[in-house]
Amino acid sequence: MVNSAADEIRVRIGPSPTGDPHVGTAYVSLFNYAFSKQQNGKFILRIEDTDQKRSSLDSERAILSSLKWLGVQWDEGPDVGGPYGPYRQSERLDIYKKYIDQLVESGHAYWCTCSSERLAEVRKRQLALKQPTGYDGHCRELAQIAGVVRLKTPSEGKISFHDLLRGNIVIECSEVDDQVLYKSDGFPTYHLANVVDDHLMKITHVIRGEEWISSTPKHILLYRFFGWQPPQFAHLPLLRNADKSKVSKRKNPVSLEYFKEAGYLPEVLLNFLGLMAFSFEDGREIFSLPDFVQNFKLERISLGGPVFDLQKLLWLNGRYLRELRNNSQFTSYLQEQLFSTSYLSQIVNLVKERVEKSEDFISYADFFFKGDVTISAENYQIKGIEDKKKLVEIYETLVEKLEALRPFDVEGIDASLRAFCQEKDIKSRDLFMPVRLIVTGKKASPPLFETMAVLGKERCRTRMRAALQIIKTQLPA
RNA sequence: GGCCCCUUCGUCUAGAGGUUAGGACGGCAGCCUCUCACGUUGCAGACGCGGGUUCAAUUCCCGCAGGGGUCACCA
Repeated sequence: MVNSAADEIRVRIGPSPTGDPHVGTAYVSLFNYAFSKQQNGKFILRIEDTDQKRSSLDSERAILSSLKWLGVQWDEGPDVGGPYGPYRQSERLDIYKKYIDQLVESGHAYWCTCSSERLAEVRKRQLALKQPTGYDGHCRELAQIAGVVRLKTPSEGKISFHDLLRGNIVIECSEVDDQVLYKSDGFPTYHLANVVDDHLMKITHVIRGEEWISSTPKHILLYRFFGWQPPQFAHLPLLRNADKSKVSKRKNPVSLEYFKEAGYLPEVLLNFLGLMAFSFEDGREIFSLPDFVQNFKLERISLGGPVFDLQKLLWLNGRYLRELRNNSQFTSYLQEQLFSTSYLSQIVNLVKERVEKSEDFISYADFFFKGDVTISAENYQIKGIEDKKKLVEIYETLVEKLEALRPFDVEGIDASLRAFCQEKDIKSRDLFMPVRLIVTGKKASPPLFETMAVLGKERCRTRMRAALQIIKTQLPA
């Protein structure tokens, strides 16, 4: 079987480097990877950093490194290059500009100078009148070159596209907003960049999350206006929390770094993700990545949104550890996972002065190695905060603040925690002790910031979430 | 709320007109065992509702209900 270049399968994953590497990215990557590799196609990684404010190189590095850890290797990407680069959208600005100009010239898009205040007002009015919200077309016929560029959606007709998993999907043009394609900072929005890049990079199949279904008509319109052949679409069901909502970090661990830190094997996570929305014909539930690639079939994807159930993941990890690792492999696994020289030396640095004989190390440093360090809820009280709801809210805000911290280092934690005290009008010593108790389970520990930095973001956040759970269940309202 | 997507045990799923509706996680119980865990055996547990189509619907069609997504100068 020889594929000519023309019908080579090409798929892509387009993570946005705006935070921690997400388990959803891994899930979609896995399916894209399997689909392409099975057909000797190419799997492309494209960094979608068109949100200047939120994107960071740090986040990009973390995402690449997590995906590498998982082993879904891409053929083209910002780090490995390829024939259709650059693979970072922020480096393709001149390309998008060219196409935007073309769209404006052909009358399929227009410049819009409406202020955000006016937009908010229009929206408010529409809401009040129970009308569908969307841009009101104020600048549609104006000849100007300033502000943003919007898509000129036809006022009548239907747009339809075929989804490989769901069949035909039809949407009225009147339901499609005059979406912004080009922002006033000179960056494209997702919609424009994704269509232009998919075309230029010769993407044949767009396999992405279900959340994109409702914006696909805009993309179809763009393909039409450019005169391009759209790729095939397949929208995967979204991973869910236990309550069926879209998986989110407030209700679930979602960072790939968490799974790595917590001691899940990459092949287990991949195996588990492969169980989400997919099943082998022979019912097999334990399989390697090559197995998955070989047996993958779009038609076997089930469409109900799968709940990302940690219990089963845990069981699977146990099986791999028990069955697929002999004693010496297990030993070296522990050595690198838990007792690496670098981790150990950071801890030694913090506890050495307290130790009088070697075994003291264990009692001073146990919490660096443990999973759960929760203690009773009173320990998490903050002086002056009597109200339980208030307490919960404070910790929730704090976790979110720490989650956003990247890099998670001593300076950052220090600044972040102190700023937080200011904001919330809490004395630093009144906050630091309960936080210490949350992350270490002990009153006595090495200096808090250093300890947190060594523990790492994922352990800290997990422990804070666990503490929150304890507060919610144990403390009287 | 408008639009769109979805709907089999608590969870992940098999099933593609006729099955005692199967498996896995979790739960419960037995066995194994110095304990726990592992392992093993067994038990409980599902086709959302209402109409059609059909000799026959979990399976096909239509409604309803429920869940989800989306309505940004975020992706």
